[in-house]
Amino acid sequence: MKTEIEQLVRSAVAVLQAEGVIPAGGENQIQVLHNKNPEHGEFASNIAMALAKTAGMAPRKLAELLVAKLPATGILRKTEIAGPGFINFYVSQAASSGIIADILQQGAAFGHSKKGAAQRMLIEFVSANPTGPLHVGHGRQAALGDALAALMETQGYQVSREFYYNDAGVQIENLALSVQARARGLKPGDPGWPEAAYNGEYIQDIARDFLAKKTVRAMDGEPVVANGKADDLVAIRKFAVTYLRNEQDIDLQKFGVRFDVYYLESSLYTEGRVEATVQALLKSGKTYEQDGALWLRTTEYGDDKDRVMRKSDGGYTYFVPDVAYHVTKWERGFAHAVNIQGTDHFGTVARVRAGLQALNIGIPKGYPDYVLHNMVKVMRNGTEVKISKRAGSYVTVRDLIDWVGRDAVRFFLVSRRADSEFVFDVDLALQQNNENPVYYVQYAHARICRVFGKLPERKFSYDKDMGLASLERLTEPEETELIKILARYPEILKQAAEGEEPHQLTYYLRELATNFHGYYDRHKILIEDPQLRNARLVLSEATQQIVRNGLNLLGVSAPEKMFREKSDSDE
RNA sequence: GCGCCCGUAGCUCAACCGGAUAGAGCACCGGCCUUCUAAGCCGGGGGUUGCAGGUUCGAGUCCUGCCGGGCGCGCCA
Repeated sequence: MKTEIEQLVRSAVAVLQAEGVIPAGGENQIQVLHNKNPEHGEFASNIAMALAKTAGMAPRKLAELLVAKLPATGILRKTEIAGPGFINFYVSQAASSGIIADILQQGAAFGHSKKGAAQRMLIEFVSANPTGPLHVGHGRQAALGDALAALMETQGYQVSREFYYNDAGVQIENLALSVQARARGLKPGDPGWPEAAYNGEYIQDIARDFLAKKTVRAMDGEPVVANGKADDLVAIRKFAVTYLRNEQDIDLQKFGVRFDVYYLESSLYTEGRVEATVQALLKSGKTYEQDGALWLRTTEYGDDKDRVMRKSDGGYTYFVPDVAYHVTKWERGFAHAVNIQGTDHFGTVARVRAGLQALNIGIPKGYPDYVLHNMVKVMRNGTEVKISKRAGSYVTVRDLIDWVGRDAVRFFLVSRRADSEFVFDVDLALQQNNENPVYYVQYAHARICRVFGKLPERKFSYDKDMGLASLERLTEPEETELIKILARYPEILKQAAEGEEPHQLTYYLRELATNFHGYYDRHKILIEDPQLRNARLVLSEATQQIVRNGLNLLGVSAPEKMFREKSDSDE
């Protein structure tokens, strides 16, 4: 609806320009926004103020001329000029009713846009190395990435969810050595325990299964049978990696996140992509040798300092496969690429982009896009649960899911802007009341289901057509407000997707739920008057649909029933 | 030290790429169940948007400088 009004303003501006009343230009300043104060109508445009200067006339005067040129339309009840020169738009009843009909008709697809025009985009997230269980930071990435992918899909993009991992580096070697030490009966701190070892308990689990000659398999791979030989480091490595990949798969599955592609770093070497990247960079003329190492002049592309590509010992730094990897994203046809990572990856942003620029193969300057998220602090029983990967005592995704359930974890982890530090309050997530935003929103859905479930008992039937035809009966303030909020859903999707800010959707859902709960409390839906009853049922169904759509995008279930649970204890 | 991000009610956070009177929740105070689930609702107090300047019709939002916090600055990955 907002874009429709924007179109009206646009054409009015065009008319004045064609008539020579105002000079050309300034169309990009056309902007329509929601009003906070309902007295000002639903929407307003500031265009008259923005163009007043170049037009050489007072804003209010210009506003009058613009209003006179607005095309006739059924969606507006009236327009008004107010304040320093705002044009206020009042939406008609018919337009509001149309929204409700659209929601019921389009269902899960309501509010979707085809603007992305099937452009392919890649979102890379989680990308945890198989050296341990997924921690809460990965959980935040999983929740953010999957929600963002779903949001981009609503905008018409064809999204590929990708998981990249290092299956051959130093860290994997440490993992193998750690498991081997455990298999030989050593514990952290014992003489002979490797210095860089992983100390978590899961290492012991892997060693135990390896010695027991168990079989493991990861989702996309062949089964791996352990031979139980503690001296066979190659076998241990393969077993441990597969074991942990399987663990991560299980976590992700529990979390409701699915990836389209798992990309192995090792394949960049075996397919010669790393070497090809080095050659291409050499050819670019932006490299030089110094102190026995090969450097790239990334400073020419905005990096702080030049980066080493090949160390004096002949090995490549991580930087090179990283660039090679992102080249594949581009070459695989992804015009947009988003990486979701922790802020500790900040250092790689400039150098990866610089590396891609140095190749000079047409990759845009800001490619790929990064969403960097801040740390997650976990609070439980009023105290912080410390996160420390090496010590092995960090909170895992599985811990969180076990404690509070998948729905709460997913909703909570996307409920804040990525760049804010997030305090995950386990105690709050466990509450089953209005203090817990997940339950609050879900309850709105369940409540509506409940109303429909009561129909037979009341001997009412739901006449949708009558309801749709009687929407003008919805005149209570709570009803018009609810319709307004529903009408905003498409814009919320657009904003959340384009701004890469899934949290917008959680705030919206909360607002929607709040308004429905208030409405429900003050007005009965199942009343005798058939027209009003059916109109209210139609409104309820539309609300239910939007709540469900929004929750689904976030990977959160929309339960039809919620039972009161007596137990007040856990653990 | 340099670069990026952040600073909004007592607490946790919003604020539609510059809009009209800065909004929610928690906490605090006071109300609402003979009703479609009170797992809910309604009302109230609470702010110099870190500080100081600047840009303009208009600034929490943009610019400059300080103060405070986070992250990054390896021939690590």
